[in-house]
Amino acid sequence: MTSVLGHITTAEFPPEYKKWDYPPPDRLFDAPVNVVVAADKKKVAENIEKQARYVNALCIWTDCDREGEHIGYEICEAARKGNQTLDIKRAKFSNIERAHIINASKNLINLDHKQVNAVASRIELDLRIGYAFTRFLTTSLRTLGGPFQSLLLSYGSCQFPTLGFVVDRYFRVRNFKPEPFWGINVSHKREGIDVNFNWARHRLFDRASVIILYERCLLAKKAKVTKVQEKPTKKWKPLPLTTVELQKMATSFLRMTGQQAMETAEGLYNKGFISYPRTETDRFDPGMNLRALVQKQTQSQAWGDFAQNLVDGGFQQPRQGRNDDKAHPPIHPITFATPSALNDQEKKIYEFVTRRFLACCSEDAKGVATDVDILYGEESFHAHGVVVLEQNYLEVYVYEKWTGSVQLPKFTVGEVFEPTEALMTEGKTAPPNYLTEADLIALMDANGIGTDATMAEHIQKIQERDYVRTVPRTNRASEGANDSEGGQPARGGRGGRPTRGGRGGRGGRGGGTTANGRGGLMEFIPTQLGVALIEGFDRMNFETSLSKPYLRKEMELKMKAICEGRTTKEVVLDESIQQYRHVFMQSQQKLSVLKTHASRAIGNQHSNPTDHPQRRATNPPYSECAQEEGTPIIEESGLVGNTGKEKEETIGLFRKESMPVAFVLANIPIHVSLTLSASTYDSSSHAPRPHRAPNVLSENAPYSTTWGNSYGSWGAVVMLYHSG
DNA sequence: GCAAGGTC
Repeated sequence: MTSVLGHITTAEFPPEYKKWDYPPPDRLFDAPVNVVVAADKKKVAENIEKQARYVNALCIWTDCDREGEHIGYEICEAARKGNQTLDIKRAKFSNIERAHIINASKNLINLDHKQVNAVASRIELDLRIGYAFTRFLTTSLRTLGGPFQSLLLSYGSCQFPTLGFVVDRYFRVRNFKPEPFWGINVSHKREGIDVNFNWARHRLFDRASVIILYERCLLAKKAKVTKVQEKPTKKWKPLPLTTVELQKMATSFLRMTGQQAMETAEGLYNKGFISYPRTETDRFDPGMNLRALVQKQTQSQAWGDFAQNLVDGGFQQPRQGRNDDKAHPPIHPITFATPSALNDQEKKIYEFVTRRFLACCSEDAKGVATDVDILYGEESFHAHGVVVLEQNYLEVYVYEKWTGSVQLPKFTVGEVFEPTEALMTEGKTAPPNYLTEADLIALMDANGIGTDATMAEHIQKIQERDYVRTVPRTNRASEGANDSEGGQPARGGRGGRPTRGGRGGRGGRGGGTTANGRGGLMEFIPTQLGVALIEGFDRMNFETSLSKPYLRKEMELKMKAICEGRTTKEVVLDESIQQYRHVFMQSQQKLSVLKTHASRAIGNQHSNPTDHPQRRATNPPYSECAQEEGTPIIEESGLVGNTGKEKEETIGLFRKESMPVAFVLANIPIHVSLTLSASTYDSSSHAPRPHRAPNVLSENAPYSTTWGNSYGSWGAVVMLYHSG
């Protein structure tokens, strides 16, 4: 038994392609690519080769994912060098429970060459495209002089879309035009409790209409209770922990960067305290003995009692997420770590991993929700209250709170009362926030940019290249780009409609996990250089955008097609190289466009980009909806989700009754039928919460329409509102 | 000096 450490080989160009200026970068699209043992893996390869001489069979136990399959192939090749007649098999396993391993040993299979070929294609494409565009960018902009003389301008299939996300959000914030709206807020004091009734119409963008409706309310004087409903409700415990989720939580709550979180987690893994930290799996194998792991935590000062309670009968099997990478279990504590054995960062990550794990093994929080509807004149209003009865998992999972726990006083159906107060309120729509690292990771995840192990690296990379910077989140209210709900009543837990822009942090939604008000939260802002690169590329290449996640997604789909035997490595390489070469030629021809944008960045390289109000008038950003004609009806649009991953995001909030039928986001039309219902997405439970918006249009309205986006995957919840 | 992926 011996081992490797990741890939053994690496792909590289022959030495005659070493220089940056000659042969010209476009030659890298058809230059030979040599696969050689990586410089730091020579000993690993030699070891395999040598060991192979003494045996007649080899069994490969690498991760059972695509990359693991390729590494398995690399091992094969190294071993065959030493022993051509070796009988090579592969074990298929997804955890290291005794029975599972024994079963895998008894059922050895062959390497899957389709998966190997899929990865080989990725490796070759990344190499060719990355080198070609990096050299092209760096050398051709060098002639601009100034800082460009010494800048390294890299292009990568992951780093550029990552930069694209940051730039996109930046302009969505900058170009946001606040719009005033008006509403009616009814409140009533009873049993010492101030009850807020939210207007069923939420808000209208026409002041005169609101005045009329408001006056009708006042004229009616009395409100009538039309519905009172009390029902049990719960807040779901979190899903088992994945790498992406770990990074999102660490960057939001532990004041760490994704990179730091991963390094720390890896340290804990190497010391044997936590399981492997790079996993996409959010479901535990039913065969795993989780109780034993809980038992180990009973000795903790901080959460030992909670763990003991689970051991004493409170234990519940964790929820089963939808993702399984078939290579690793969700991240969980392996053994108890005394706090004194850990440094500060390790303590934070270990505590988080453990609390998350214990939360997964406990029960959902439980409460009672009360809904009261009233009719005031002809207008409907709604009050919602929640009383938390059992905290359960929330006792140990301190990163979440179930707020919005407002107790409503007693109301009876049919009763009539005169509201204490009815006010007409005014506010204006607010821009989204700049991206946080958690938002960025969520976007990368949803769009398939990078892997669990590399996302943080890509984010680091675009900072190293000075394409983006991070700045502490400030309250932008003072800029006047504010805000806000104006006099709108505070929303209860349920009404969490994302009225405030794509609001990546999900702050304020679903109650409780808000990042608001905490110091130290960093936001990503592009530098002038970053903006120039994205702008330049977007303007040079019309049909294929390098700044959007589309191309990476396409590569992902092609890899999948190879794995499923629908195409071959040769076909994919051929197609893709041709496609990229075309984009490359186009970029060469339109170099002047890029140069114009880049030269703007010279001089004030280190200040924030200034306004580019006309940006992409003809080429809307990846996640933004553009109306074909007429005035924009999109008030705000949020992130793009991915139905396959149980991610529903609101991508548009409409406020006109008549909608144009076609929206164009990019080049792939996707046919969807819009259901006219709304839902809020509860980020903590990952559960879509169906929610009929009060004055949503008829559910059967014929709004089947054509949407396009740049990914090929998406999941949208569209909300439609009357404008009155 | 360049990519992205694996790993320590």
